Amino acid sequence: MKQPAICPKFEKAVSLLSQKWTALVIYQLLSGTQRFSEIQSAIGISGKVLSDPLKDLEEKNIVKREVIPETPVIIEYSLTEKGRSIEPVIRDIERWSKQWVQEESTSS
Amino acid sequence: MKQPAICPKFEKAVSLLSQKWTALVIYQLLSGTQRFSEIQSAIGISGKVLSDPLKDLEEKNIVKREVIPETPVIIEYSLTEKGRSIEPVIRDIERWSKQWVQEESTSS
DNA sequence: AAATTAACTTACGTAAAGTAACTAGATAAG
DNA sequence: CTTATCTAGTTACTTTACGTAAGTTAATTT
Repeated sequence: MKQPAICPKFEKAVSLLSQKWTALVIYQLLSGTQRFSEIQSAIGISGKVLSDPLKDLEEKNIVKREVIPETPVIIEYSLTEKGRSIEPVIRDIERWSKQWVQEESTSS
Repeated sequence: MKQPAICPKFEKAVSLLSQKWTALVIYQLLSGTQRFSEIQSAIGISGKVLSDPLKDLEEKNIVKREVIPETPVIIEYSLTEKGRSIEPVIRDIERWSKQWVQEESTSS
């Protein structure tokens, strides 16, 4: 029950970005190589919630994972060329959000 | 357990686009005013799956809903100014997908 | 032997997305 | 008058995604 009139490549890209934390992880890595725990505390999510999209992004060759045999072991994540090429998308979202999204008073 | 170091406006924008069909609906409406059933068959989704994001987009003032009292009643959806301002984001995703996403052979 | 640290997993619960069938209100056909 | 048709949804239900908190692994220091 699905005969897409919409370009399947575009659909795939959209479905990537529609994973909850994916865009935020890429955004975070745009400012350079970071460790698991750094990304985690920057975004403010739990281990699993970060490791799921990271695995997916690694598999899609958007993020590179490097093991550094320190003590204890350190893992560094960075964007690949494919990953860095998403930057315009992220920057446009950023620009749009600044112009059109209003901050909500979530004071409780 | 969440102290975001990331701009909340940006987070909101990302969370909008991370709703499954939202980007596709906006993309579709970029080519002009369309009826419910037109969007539906273009994207290839069921009534509910379309009406959920449409309601959300209407509420966020990104999409405008107009009732036309024909027989039977026709509903036309179009982008507001805020909605059209998302175009650069969508176009960048489109561009990126053409360059980096590979078509999958889903032949069964 | 116990504790520490980083990077994950596991087990479990909640929320979002998906499906197919049904409804509403209007008209037209039999 | 009753049944059918059409558009734009809704309902009830199932499946997949997301989230939390606690636990695991491997190396090292106390």
